[in-house]
Amino acid sequence: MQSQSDQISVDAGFASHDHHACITTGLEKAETHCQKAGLRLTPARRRVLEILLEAHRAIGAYDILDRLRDEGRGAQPPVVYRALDFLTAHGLAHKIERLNAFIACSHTGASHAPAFLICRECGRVSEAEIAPDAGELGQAAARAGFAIERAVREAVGLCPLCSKDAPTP
Amino acid sequence: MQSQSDQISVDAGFASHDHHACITTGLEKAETHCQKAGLRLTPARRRVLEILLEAHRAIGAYDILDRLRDEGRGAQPPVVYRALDFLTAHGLAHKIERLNAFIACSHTGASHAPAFLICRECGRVSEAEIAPDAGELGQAAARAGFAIERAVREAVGLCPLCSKDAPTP
DNA sequence: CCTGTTATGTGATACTATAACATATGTCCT
DNA sequence: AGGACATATGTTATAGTATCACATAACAGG
Repeated sequence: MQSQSDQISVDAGFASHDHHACITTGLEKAETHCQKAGLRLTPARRRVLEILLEAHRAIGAYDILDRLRDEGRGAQPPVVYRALDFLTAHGLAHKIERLNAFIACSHTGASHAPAFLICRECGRVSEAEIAPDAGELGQAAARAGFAIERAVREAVGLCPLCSKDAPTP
Repeated sequence: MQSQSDQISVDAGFASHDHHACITTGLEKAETHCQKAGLRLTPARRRVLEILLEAHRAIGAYDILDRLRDEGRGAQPPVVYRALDFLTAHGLAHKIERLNAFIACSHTGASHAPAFLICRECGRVSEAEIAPDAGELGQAAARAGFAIERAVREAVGLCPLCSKDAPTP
C-alpha cells in the first residue's frame, strides 16, 4: 500500500517556477553551506536531499526509502532517518510535524525559524522565514519566562489556487 | 488598541496550582460546553478527558490505553483514538504534534487557536490562546493569499524552573 | 416499533521511528 | 605510511503511533 504522503504535493510559494533549476541550485547551496560549515554532505545525505528537492513537496521517510530501493540500493529505514537527521539538524530540510513528512528547505543559509503554510486540498507547502522568537509564540514565551530553542509553526488551510475552486464559501 | 500581549492568555503555565480543582472544573466546563453545542460526552469520551486532566500534561494515546486497561476495560487503540478525535475536534483537548501526544484544553470554550510552550527538560506543557491569524503565521498567510483553518504553534525550550537548574548561566 | 444515524467492540494491519551492534570510512597526528 | 579516534554506513530487529474493516449496540425521530 502506498503511504499517505503520496497524496501530498508541493512548495515554493504557491506560484509555479522553474523546477529543474531549483533542484540544481538547491544542491549547490547545500554544497557550499556544508563546505563553509565543515559538514560532510556524503553521497547518501546528498541523494536524500536530491530526492526531497525532486519531489518538491513534503514526503514521508518511507517514500524516500522506496525511491532509494527503486534505484537498487538495499536501503533500510535508519539510512533515511540518519540522512534526514543530518539535513534537518543543519537546516537543509525540515520536518512538517503535522504530516510526519519532510521537505527540502527553501531558504538554505537563512537564519532558520521556518513557518509553513500547508494546503489541505492540493497538499502544497510554502515555507516562510521568520525571526525565532518574534510574534505570538515569542510573546507567550516572554510572559512565561520560557526560553524558546525551536519552534514549530504550521498552518493548515486553503492556498490561493484551491480557494478559487472551493465549493463551500 | 490593545497591545498584542494583552490578547494572549496563559494557563497555570509552569506555576503550581490546585490540581484537584482543575480536574473537576475541567470536566464541568466540558459537560456544559457539550450540552450547549448538542454534543454527546459519552462515558468513554468523558473518561479519556478525565485521564488527560489527571495527567495534566501531554500523554500518548497508548498511555491512555494502558490506564483504561488497568481499570479492567479490554480497550483497543481505536477506542482511544475515537475519543481523542472527538475531544480534539471540539476543542476539549489538543494534539501536540511535536510529541505525538495529547493534552486537555486549558481554555475550554475560548476561540481556539492554541499555542504551546513545551519544556524539553521536565516535559510540562503550557497552553496560550491567541487570535487565529494573528502574528507571524497570519502575516505570511496574508501575503500568500492563504486561508488558515487551523494552526500548529509549538515552541520547545526550557521553562523558567528548568532554566534555573541549567548548567549554562 | 422500526429505521436511520451515531457510537462502541474487536482483530488485524499499516505507518512512523529508533535500538543495538557490526563494519567501514575519514581525519589527524606522529 | 601507520595507528588511533571519531564519524558514517550496513543490517536486523523491534518499538511506537495510528487506521481499517466489520460486527454489534445505543440512541433519536417519525
